[in-house]
Amino acid sequence: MSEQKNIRDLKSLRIDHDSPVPLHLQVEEILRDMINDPEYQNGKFLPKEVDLSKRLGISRNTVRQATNRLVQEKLLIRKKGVGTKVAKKQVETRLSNWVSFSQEMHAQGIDFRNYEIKVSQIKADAEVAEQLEIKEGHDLFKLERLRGLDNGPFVYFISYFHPRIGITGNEDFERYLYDILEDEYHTIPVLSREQISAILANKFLSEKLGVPVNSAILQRKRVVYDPGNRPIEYNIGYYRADQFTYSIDIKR
Amino acid sequence: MSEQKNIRDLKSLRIDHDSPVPLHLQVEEILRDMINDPEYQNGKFLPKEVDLSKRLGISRNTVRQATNRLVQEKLLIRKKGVGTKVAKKQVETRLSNWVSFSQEMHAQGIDFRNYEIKVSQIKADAEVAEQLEIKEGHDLFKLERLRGLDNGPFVYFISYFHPRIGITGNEDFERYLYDILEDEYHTIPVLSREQISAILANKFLSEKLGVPVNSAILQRKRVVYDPGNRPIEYNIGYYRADQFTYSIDIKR
DNA sequence: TATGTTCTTTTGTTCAGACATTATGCAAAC
DNA sequence: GTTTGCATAATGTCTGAACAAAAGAACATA
Repeated sequence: MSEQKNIRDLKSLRIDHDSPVPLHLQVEEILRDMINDPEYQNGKFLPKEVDLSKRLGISRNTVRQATNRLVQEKLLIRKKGVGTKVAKKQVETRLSNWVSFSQEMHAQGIDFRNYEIKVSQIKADAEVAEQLEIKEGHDLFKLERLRGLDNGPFVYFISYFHPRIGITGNEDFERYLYDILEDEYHTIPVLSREQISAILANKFLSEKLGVPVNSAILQRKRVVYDPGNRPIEYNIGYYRADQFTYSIDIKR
Repeated sequence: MSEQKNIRDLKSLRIDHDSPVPLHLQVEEILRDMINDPEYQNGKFLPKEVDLSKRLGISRNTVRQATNRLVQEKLLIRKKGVGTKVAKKQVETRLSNWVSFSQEMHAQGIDFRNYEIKVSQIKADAEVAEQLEIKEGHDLFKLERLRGLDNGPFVYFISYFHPRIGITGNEDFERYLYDILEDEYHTIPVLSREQISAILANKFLSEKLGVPVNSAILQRKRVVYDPGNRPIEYNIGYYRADQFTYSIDIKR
């Protein structure tokens, strides 16, 4: 180690010894800022404990008091004899916060592409009618999208929109779907009721997703609800199981 | 305070200064025992820090090092000028969110059966070690269960328990797993980090679950964490996709 | 009685330093 | 070339001590 060029960070650090806020809490704040600093997120080691304590004019113990908590929160990783750095950010589909596919991908720094987009007006069949809580045969819009990365599509989405929303079919479906709903239709999704299962690829899916017939496919059906518990969208996604895993954190 | 009748507890306390296990961890164990003691659960104050450190022959700081963690886990409550006691166990929330398989089934009024139960002691491979945050090769208990309804098994579970829990292999695994953990090991699961994917049945799974090879299988891997964000259990479940759908509500 | 005031108890904060343990790189030995 | 061992650097553990701050009890006063 020893290399510690850009002291810029360190020089600007200040601790208020007269503040009623305990020193270790002030240090914690400083460390949290560092954790948010892209530089440290890129794997650079934090200033070592001795340096930090010297620079801040406090004891090493106090620095450790702060780092201990952050380590326990798994924001930092310490390694004896090596140093301390920011823990790799866990992929954030999680924290029970759900977003659209595009946002999920975007959050992970992954560039997705739309391989096909198709909008059509159809009549609700029994399944769709049940999920959207409308009568069978009701007119509504169906959106089909084949999406994936540069190396090819890996998910086929089908969305059915509740007629109440007033989709016209002329929306720019390259945008984030839920942004469109919020911005243009003042429809805020607050609940997603999901059902996930495994199926085998039929001919249609195998062609769309570029996998052999009878490959493993993760099927995700979900109904998205607004704050009044009214269904907004019924969405079915077929994912190539070799390229996609559904991740979620469940707290109690 | 000062009243400290049943020193019975304190007298029997011992710390091994020559053990390779750090003192603060030994203290933590002692404190966890106290937390399990009904006496302390009833609101009695723990021995005060000074007494405890004197009795154990270690410094007050070391005692605090241990208590700090337990406080952060919300197992203990400290109050300046008053004392430290065991936090009231909260029993709420468990309703909606996640529960064990047995409880899920039970809640739906479905009777499940165990078709096979097998406990073995193994060494952690790379995957298990990573998930449980331990070193590869560490000894731990593996629990395998084939479970289902009267018409046959539909899920094959494999559980790996973190060595810290202290599973003996003699537990009654017919009971609710998480009840065992809570009642007997004072381990409270509060977070489940799940990864769901689709795979094809191999020979082993096809035989266990009674489906043809290459049938669709829903694979669910999850790590269950305690309030201190420490992994408790790594669990892998293989579900017959024709008989099981993973359902979840996601709120935002 | 109600309200301050002071004292005691207990946890909270902070320090400076010693030594242990682990990882790494480099040099010497094989 | 590979291993071994040593020096170095970083975090891990632990100590003993001092003073601060909050809660509660005891006491005094209006």
